[in-house]
Amino acid sequence: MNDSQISTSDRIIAAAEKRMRTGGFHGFSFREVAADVGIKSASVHHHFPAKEDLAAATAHAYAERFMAALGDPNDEGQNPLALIRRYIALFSKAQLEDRRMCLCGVLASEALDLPEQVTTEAQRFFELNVDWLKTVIRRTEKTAKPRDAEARAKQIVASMEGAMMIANVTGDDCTFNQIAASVADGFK
Amino acid sequence: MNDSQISTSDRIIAAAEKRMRTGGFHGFSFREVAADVGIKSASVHHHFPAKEDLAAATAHAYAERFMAALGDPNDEGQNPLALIRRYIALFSKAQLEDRRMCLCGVLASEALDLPEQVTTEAQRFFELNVDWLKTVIRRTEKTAKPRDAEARAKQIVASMEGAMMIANVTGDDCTFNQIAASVADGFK
DNA sequence: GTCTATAATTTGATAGAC
DNA sequence: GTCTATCAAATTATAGAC
Repeated sequence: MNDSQISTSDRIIAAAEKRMRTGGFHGFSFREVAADVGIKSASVHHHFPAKEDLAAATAHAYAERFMAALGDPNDEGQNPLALIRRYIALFSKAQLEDRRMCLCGVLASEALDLPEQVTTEAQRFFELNVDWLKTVIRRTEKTAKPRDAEARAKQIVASMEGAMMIANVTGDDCTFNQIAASVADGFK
Repeated sequence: MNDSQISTSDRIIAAAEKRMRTGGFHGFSFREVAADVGIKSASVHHHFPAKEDLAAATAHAYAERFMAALGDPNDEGQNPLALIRRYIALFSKAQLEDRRMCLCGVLASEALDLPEQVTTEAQRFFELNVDWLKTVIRRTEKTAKPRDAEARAKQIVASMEGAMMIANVTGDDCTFNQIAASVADGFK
């Protein structure tokens, strides 16, 4: 239950996530992350040889955690509309509790200037998001064409990422909540 | 008509825009911008003393150009639905022609780690966008409450910024076009 | 307005002791 | 696995000549 049970690797990743969600890949350094964890930068290099290794591992862990929180989109015990609300709520939590941008959103914004490994992890986050939503949406509209479900899924992801981006720059929760509500209303 | 008519300041701003739309504020250097323009970094400092001055001026010019391309939202000669389509088309142009992220979108994503001046310019871009769309939307629905027009405006901005973000990381124009089409369909 | 030169700092990364 | 020490390169920024 205490900190000593969390591995150093995981504490490094947690610190890197916080830093990257603030300033992006180019906005943090090994020394800063090391200081956050309470070790030296050489020790960070021991766990993650290069900066791109740390960033890719952090993005991967972020995506895994996100998808785990979403759960199974085919869970028969869950109303598909409740699952859509859960999706929106997960972004709301990331914004209102962490008060930081979506990690893969920041990385996506600077994707053209990122090491390939890192871009790949960010891409995967969006693919997983769209696939999860597509599956849920098809459950709400059995007759819908797959292409329509995909288009709707993509629009939801885009709306939520854009909402976080705007909330991040304005610091205004009200705007975020308005957009989140609009997205949810689309499924009433 | 030739390059010599464009001031050095403007060429520096153009280079900085390209660089920042690729790697963000922390992803470019004075030396890179100077090399793009064909001068030395000390000369860039002559025009823009500090990095934040250059970034803020670049974001400001970007927002001005964007709003100028949108035109007057109250122009009686323009159908409000055509204006909404123009708004979407402007993002499409930024994505499909420039093949780069929206400058103020990247800056918004890393806003928490930006000099105040720069954040302020990015905020202004979003305020101007929402105000322009709000005005146009109220023309399409004379009876609508102001708050509903604002909520719809914010959702459009969020959707388009999110669409650019996803297109930027996936390199996939199809997804961008799908989302843009969905946004446009919301006004048919 | 542009240049050379350079200061001062930070950065990613490595070698090798413990 | 963590540390000290260090490197080579890059970074923002300034001083002063032309």
